[in-house]
Amino acid sequence: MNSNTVKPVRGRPKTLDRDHVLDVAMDSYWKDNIGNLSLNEICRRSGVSKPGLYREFSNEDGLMKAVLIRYQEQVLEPVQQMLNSDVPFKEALDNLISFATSVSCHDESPNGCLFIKMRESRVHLGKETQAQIDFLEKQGLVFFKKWVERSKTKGEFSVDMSSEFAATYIDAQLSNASTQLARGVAPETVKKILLVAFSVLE
Amino acid sequence: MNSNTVKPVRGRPKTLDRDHVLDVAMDSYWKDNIGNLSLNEICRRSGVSKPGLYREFSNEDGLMKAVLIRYQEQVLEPVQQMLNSDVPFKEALDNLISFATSVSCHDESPNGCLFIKMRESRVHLGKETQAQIDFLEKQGLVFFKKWVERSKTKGEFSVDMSSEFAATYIDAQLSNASTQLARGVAPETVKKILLVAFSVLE
DNA sequence: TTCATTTAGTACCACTCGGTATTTTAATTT
DNA sequence: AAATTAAAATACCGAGTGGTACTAAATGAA
Repeated sequence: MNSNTVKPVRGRPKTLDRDHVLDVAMDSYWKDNIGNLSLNEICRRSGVSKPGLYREFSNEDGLMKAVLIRYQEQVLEPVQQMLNSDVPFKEALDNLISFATSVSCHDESPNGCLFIKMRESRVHLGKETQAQIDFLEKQGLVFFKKWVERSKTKGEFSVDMSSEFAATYIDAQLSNASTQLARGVAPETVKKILLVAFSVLE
Repeated sequence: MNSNTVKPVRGRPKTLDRDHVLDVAMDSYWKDNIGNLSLNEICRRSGVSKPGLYREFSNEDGLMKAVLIRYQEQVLEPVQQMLNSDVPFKEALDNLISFATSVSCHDESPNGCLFIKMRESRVHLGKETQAQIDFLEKQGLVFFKKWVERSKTKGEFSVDMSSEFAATYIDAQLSNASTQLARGVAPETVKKILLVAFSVLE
């Protein structure tokens, strides 16, 4: 999946590595708070000139949207696939907890889910990014809902609760976990909280 | 509690209204995201010159700390007093939910708890403010813990859960509620989530 | 009146921000 | 070789940031 679509046309050959810039930007937005990270800093970290970055992503909004799409593909999609598989409900729930509380190893800085972080600062982001956030949110809720519905038919989810609300509740608790991790709360603590919060679903 | 401590000494009489500035600043930090609100804007909104503000609060850090202290006195303290009273556990829990999900009426902009908002952006704030946040956090957890302990001796809290962890769990769920409200989630939804999350405590 | 004291506010500082006009450079086509 | 095309980067733009010299003004004390 090389994003430098094969197009050896005419002029000066392109040296800007789109994937590399996206990697750096994703990592940066992830670790630092989105609102406190400038384009200048991303240029500095990725070794790209500012006009180069603007040529590739139009503006800050475009970069953020691209980062968000990349995050969806690389991080969120595997989880959604897991939910789509035929793993028993309780096991899938455990997987979800493991995923949510697994700190991305490298570095000491705080973490959590980039999507949720961006969703929290939604108001201050560009329109394209906002639209992408809204899309991902809706999509995520649909995944959760379908998962719960399937689990109900399989008899693995028997609590008296609408699938719609169950999805909202799961989303809320995962968001909470992300926020706490970002704040620096110990992953084991977050895990225990999630376990208790999800115990109402069994 | 007039903060203009009676000191009619010598020089030019002070016209700066500390309480008014704090009111404006608290409101501003509360509604807008803290990180996106400048000192200049606060000066503009409160009708105070910048040097005037610096004379009163030293710097941005000092202002934020002062705002946080004011927020504790005006908003948090009443809740803590309620927890210290002899209200039955379940009733106190309901009060807590009502408090957490009551949007502060005026205006359409997002809300939530200012303390929790500041705690989430803790890393990017000044040292004084950070210290105040840490103090309030610790204090809050102690309140929750004592409340649970008292409820245990009264036989109103019988779940097998350490008071320490219960306090952490309650704090986490309230934080979650605040974050969701700030994001724009409907208060009724947030309330329902809190009800479910707290149902494990009964 | 004169002087010390304290506050008020204008006008500035260096710096960073998102974004761009402009020119240079490296390739292909004619 | 010359013309064309596209990407490179320097150097800039106006606006906004946190913070501060500095001067004017208002009071009580001498």
